[in-house]
Amino acid sequence: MTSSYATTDSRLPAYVRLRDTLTARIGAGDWTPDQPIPSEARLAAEFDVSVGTVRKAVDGLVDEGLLERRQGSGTFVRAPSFNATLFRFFAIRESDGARPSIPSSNVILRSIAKAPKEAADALGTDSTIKIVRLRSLSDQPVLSEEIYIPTSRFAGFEQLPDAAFGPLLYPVYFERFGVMVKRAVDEVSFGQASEAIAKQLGINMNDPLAVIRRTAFDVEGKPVEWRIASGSATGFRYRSEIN
Amino acid sequence: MTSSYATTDSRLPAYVRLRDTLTARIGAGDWTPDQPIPSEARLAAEFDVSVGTVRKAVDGLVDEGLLERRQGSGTFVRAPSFNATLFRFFAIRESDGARPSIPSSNVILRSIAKAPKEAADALGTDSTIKIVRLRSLSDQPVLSEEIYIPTSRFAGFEQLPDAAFGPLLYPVYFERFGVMVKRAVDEVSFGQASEAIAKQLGINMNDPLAVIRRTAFDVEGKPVEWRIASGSATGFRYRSEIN
DNA sequence: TAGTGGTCTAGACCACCCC
DNA sequence: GGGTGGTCTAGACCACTAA
Repeated sequence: MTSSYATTDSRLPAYVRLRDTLTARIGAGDWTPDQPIPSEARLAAEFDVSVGTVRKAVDGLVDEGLLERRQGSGTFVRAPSFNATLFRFFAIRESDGARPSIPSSNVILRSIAKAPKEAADALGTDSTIKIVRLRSLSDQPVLSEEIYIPTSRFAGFEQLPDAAFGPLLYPVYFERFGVMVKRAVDEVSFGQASEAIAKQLGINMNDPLAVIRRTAFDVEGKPVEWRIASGSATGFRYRSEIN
Repeated sequence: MTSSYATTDSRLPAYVRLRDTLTARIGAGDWTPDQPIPSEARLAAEFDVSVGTVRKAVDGLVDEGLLERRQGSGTFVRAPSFNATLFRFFAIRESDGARPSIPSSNVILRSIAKAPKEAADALGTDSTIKIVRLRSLSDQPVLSEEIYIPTSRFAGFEQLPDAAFGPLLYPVYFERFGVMVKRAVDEVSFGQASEAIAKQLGINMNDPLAVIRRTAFDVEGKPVEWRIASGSATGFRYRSEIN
């Protein structure tokens, strides 16, 4: 086969169609992050467009963060890059010297469970696997998380050995289930600690809480995860740049 | 004169030098938002580069939000666009029907004042004008603001007639002082209401507070304003997208 | 209809990386 | 030295806007 333009056929500009086709290939896992994708000249030949048009398509994907150019070496898929840790909402407030503060994760529960309404609305299904985690910085509990992922995309997740989990979940999604998280929407609000959460975080009941609700999406824009995370409002600090 | 390349001369790529030159002209107010800037062909001739190079320079400024293309009409400076209202941190939580909730501003104080350390550090000077505002949504006080702007850029600001102020400050900066805010950094944290702020916002002392600290920058990246704003944490809600 | 940006081409040469 | 992306050119034709 030569091109096999994906779903997106119409009379869109060539660079848009090419961009969509490349997105589909990345999403399908045709290319891995350690090997360069075909060179611009090769892609131009394959899709019968000029190199300039390939550049414009690739430029778009680089802006989106899906691809990465390395002069002299080639263009690569950017796999885990995704620096969206919820820790970014909590300042490192070590009183004494600059310790690196190692993040760690403690998976408390994994089981098949019906998603609560909010999660089901976001995911489009209530057939999910529920994960409860406690996340710490330098052995201090910082975040309590409740996570829901659809069974349709993550069959068998609840049976994975504990050893399969590092501090990050998204690499597991990618390596074990081929699900690449590309985009996430976080919604921050303010609340009070329930007894259970207070206990987990080592604070008092009714203490102020920062609550973050996240919906994560894959390359095709389909929701693949919903979570709600709580941390002490005292440690909350978030920077937002507006242009 | 023909080119008058601004500060940025070296052996940088042509499109970067051109972009910097255009940025300087925009910052200097050479072009106004209601008139198109010179056409791509004209700029190419003036700076002795190809149209493709002009396009790449303009592309960058469009991405930055400084310029706006209108096919068939031309390319325009994007003046006030800047949708960075602090209200975006506070959800409209009207109990009854969808009222439009009109934002309003109440300037309580304007005077020459020595900036507190935090503001002085951000602005690089403690010679400032202090502004205190109370901002409301549908007549409900939502935000209490304390603002510092350097006297060097805003001489005479404290003597402006009250009538000069609408609900927004940045248009005043631009129209009266030629200062265009291009970028701002907001830092959100949680705190407790002092007696004064509680009174302003109609809440109780020690009630939870969302505190936003902002530093705003002009087109050249120089800091032009520092402010601290407080609102009830109960109404706080913020959406953040990560890619 | 004239002028603008939007797309696209087919080259050129340079800077960089790796073998 | 051969291949890659990075910059740049000088055109072409199209889509849109406004006089």
